[in-house]
Amino acid sequence: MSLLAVKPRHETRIRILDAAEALFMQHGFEATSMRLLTSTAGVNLAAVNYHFGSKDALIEALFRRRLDPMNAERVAALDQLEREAAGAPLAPERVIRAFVRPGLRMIEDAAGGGRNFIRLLGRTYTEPAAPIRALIGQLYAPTMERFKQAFVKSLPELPRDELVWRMHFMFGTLSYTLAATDTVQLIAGCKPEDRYDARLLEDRLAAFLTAGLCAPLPQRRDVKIAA
Amino acid sequence: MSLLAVKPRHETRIRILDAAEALFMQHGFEATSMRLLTSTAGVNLAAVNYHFGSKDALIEALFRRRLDPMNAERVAALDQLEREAAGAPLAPERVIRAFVRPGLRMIEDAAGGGRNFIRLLGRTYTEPAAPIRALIGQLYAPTMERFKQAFVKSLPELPRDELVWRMHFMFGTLSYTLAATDTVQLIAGCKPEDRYDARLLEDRLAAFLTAGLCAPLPQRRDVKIAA
DNA sequence: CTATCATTCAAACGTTCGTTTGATTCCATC
DNA sequence: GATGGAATCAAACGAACGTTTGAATGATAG
Repeated sequence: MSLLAVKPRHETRIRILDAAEALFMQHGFEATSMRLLTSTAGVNLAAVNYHFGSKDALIEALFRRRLDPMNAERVAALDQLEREAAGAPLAPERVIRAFVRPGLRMIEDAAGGGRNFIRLLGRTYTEPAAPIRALIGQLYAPTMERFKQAFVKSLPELPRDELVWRMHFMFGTLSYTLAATDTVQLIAGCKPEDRYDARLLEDRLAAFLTAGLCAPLPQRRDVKIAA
Repeated sequence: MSLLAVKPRHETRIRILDAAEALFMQHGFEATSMRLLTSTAGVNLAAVNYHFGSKDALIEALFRRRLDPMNAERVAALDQLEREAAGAPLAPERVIRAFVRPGLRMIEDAAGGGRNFIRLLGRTYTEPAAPIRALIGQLYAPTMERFKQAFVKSLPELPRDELVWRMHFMFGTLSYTLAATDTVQLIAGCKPEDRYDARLLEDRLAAFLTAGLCAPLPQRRDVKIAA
């Protein structure tokens, strides 16, 4: 049968991708050697080059595997919201949740590699390597444009450049929250068990981000903090 | 003279630190080789190991050089605010600005390495390498505790764990904003010239963060985004 | 059974890494 | 001018890197 013939053909690929997610998350791209990666995945050293071509191509495949469905989910949620609203403006918080939720939901997927990936992704926005950032940007661009339009509709009175900055801030907050797994402890000893309860976290993020997005326009610089 | 004798002794150290800031920012720690680093600094290959001991020790020295004064500035601004207030509660925005301003001001220091450092720092909060994160956490801990106390006084009605999370979000927003130099363009074509006008940026950040910090407590999860 | 093709494997490729070495240069002090 | 310790230098160290190679393996189709 051709099914059985195809399946083991992709088995090795998946083992590599899963191991790469975990190791890249833990050590970063450069610090993860092919030898550690392939031995962790239980495959031959040459397997990565055979199946993906190079280490860089593996990284690209890794992001595409998770990012495309996640952004599709975001856009689908937004489409659904707008369909239900039937032309009426959406509350900003609902748009925010449509963007935040697919990312946070992946964190609950501890068994699958979703949790690993989402933390890796959060790290990658500030990745020094230019080609990786470019890839991420390219994969995100359409989704960003879509949500920007949605926010413009939800907050027609907000100046466009202010919206862009606030989206930037929101994106940053989410990225950092997903990536900085242990920095919460820096600020205070909080119970680690609810640290990544996605529902609680979504509520907290949504409250914070909605308030920030809808904040009054910034005052021009006359706030003194010290003499 | 002993002054002239000491000065050239540290000249090479400074050249190395400055070059390291620029290169680590551009390529990351691992991707910056000692050979590129020393040749950029115009010093001998062995100079780093001679003056700092190792590449890791250089990284630590690099962070200490900038981070200690910056956090001291933050705490000093906060002290000054509280002194002026004489016991009266501080407006949250002023506390936020006391924390944000020293970081943003460094961005205006394009001639010195401040701009390089601050972007490097933003990246480092999500650095995979554990010892580097540990170092940063250690250097930040006292400042964080200090500002936490200040926020508790400013917002006595905000539950403690909620405050911790919101500080986490705020810290993330700032870090990401400082680090992600080119991601703003991802969201929209904004004029690059005002992208890092520190005053404009502080006003925007202060408005966003203050609203987020003072947001109403999160609703418990009954917000529907899609069917 | 044989031919075929994708896949796996051990081994080695050349390169680059961070670090070390031992001689050399520099300069304040005696 | 001679001395001594700090600083610099060219050169080499062993180790680890990503990648390539060519033979061995396994299942499929004729």
